[in-house]
Amino acid sequence: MSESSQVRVRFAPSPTGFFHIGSARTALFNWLYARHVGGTFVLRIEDTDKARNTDESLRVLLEGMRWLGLNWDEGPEVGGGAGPYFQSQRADIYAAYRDRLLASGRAYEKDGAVWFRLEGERYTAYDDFKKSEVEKVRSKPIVIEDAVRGRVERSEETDFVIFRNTGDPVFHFVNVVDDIEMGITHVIRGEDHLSNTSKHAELFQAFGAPLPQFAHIPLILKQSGPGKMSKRDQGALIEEYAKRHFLPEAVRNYLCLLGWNPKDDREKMPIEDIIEAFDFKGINKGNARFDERKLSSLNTEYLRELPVESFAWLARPVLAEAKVLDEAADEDYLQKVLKLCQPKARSIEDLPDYLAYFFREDFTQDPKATKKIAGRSDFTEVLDLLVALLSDVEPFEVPNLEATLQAAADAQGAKVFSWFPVLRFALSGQSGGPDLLPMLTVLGKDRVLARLARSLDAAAH
RNA sequence: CUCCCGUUCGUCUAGCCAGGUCCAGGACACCGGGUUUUCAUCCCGGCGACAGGGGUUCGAAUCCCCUACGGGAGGCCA
Repeated sequence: MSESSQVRVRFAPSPTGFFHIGSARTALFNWLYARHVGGTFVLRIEDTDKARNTDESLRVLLEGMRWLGLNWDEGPEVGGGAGPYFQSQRADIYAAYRDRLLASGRAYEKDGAVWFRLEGERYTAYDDFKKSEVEKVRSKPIVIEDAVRGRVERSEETDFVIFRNTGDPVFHFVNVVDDIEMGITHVIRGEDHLSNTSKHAELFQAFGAPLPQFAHIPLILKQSGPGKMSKRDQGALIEEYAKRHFLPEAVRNYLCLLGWNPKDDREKMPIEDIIEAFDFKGINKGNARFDERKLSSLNTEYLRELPVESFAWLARPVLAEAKVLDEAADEDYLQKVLKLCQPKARSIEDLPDYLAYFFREDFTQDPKATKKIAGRSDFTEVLDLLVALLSDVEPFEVPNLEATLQAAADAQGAKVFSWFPVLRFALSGQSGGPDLLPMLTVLGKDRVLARLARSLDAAAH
């Protein structure tokens, strides 16, 4: 058997119809830790809010998890010995736990709801937040040894509801009951739950259950402006990155680096290496601001090193969808274009714009390039020259092209590089792009000469 | 209002626990130079931070205290 441990962690999302980037990272950190120690990663669905569309919401969630490669050992669709893994199916478990508290006097009914009873001296005081007199309790402080933050001490000071008057249990209660029932040993979650932990610890203690190891990870803040990222923020949802054809490995790698790092300056890392290096010591305390530019940069790196076949496999449907490719597109030609463009491409999402001119004659001309290049006084002169030179190149291959152009330039004491922008612009409408000479051979002699002629024609009018 | 957590370049961060090797290192972005016959490639360089104040110490980014700022929580939401 391979190494395994008794460690059990869980990711317990509430299906909302979105897979938020912060949730995704919480899932990721749990998964990483489980894989690092050879433990068990449980996926538990907190679907207690019946109002939400659970089928569709669950699908979004599971798809997002799979897209990021976060496989779970127990949970929906895979089962496990601690199920059911949907809170909506665990009502009798919650009722049994509630009754235990009722029986032991640690819970009582009031206003149709069930309240947890804190232990300690009671007094009433005006609460400036609730704007009313409140019964408070001098309870024994709860001390948590958080794996990320160290010792954190806090006390609950008011009894709290564990079952609503509707008969439904509340989050804090089901969360703790499920963690006990499912044998969760490590609770890795966002720092927004740190203050709730005293409440959870009270419940664990009331049930005579040992506290799990807590690890509160920093939050992800908006790219700009105050506060944590919310669903409404640009770039806050995992499904956006899938739709925009980011590579999941890149997104996952970037997420790993938000709040964790291996301390040795490695950034782009295979997931196996991250799993190996991942531990609580590497997790930061401070919140992190999401930066799409850095994500993009990582994504580009991953893109560049993809086998050309994979790159093509990813690119093809995107180009088809953008109508860059028509049904008559030649497969062999497409492969050549993609092979040429992959080393320079920044993203799959921008690929249609980047290489449309390979497939369409009605390509657009970049305004800046037009001004800079087509506005040159020698523009038509150079075009004339290029038509004359390139017409005679046979075969139309890089060495010949290079030799012909260089010879002509030498003969008239000109610089070859001064012609290149003109040539590229006439062929693509751009000032930049893939390597020019190979680009000529991919486009082919006929297409090249035709575009030069057309450009010349346009310049004459 | 109360409590909890945090604070190193614009951003992600290393260094802090075990004070000196840090006039603070890396990455993204930005700027400049070079290479490349072109380029959104590649290489080199630059810009740029220890929140502020006290203290401890021969010496503090590192330890202690205070302040400021940021974040979170305080629901019969999760």
